[in-house]
Amino acid sequence: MPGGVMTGRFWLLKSEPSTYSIADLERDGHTAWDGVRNYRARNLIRDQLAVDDLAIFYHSSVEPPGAAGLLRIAARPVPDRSQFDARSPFFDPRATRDAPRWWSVEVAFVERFATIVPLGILKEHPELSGMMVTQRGARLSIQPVEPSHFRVVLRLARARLHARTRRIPV
DNA sequence: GCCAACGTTGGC
DNA sequence: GCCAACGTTGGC
Repeated sequence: MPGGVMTGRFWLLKSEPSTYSIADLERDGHTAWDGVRNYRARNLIRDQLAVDDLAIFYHSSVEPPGAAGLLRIAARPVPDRSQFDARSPFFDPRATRDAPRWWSVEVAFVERFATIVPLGILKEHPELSGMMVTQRGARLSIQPVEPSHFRVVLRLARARLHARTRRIPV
């Protein structure tokens, strides 16, 4: 990692860049990761994500899909406010303040990769054959990432940067 | 836009 | 508690 040792656990958070991209997070600095309406992902937010954990910001439903940058978990999880907002597309009439169903977490910008590391590239690497995002049908929007997989993705992000830089005529 | 793989809902 | 029907995700 830039300027430090990697500690804590690693994650991958998916977002459609047409909704919210790594460029948006770079501009905003931090944002509430809300609107998650899947129980497994909810459980990870509520029970597993820890402050200062690092995550790959993954762009989905775009060409190409892939790893776009890094973010950091910035705070403890809180009930997702959008579940109580009748005008929100994420409104959930079954949720109450006493028994919230959905949780969100504040995340902070860490890094925007110089170039996206496309899913197709991730799938080419044997070291990533066990990574959840490279599996067929892996729809979970918040995924745990093995430290070794995390490092390989970082290495690929740097390698792509260098490959590009080398092509620039002097 | 297609459609396979997933998730959720709701009748029974 | 099963499972068919429906809805969604997301790569292609």
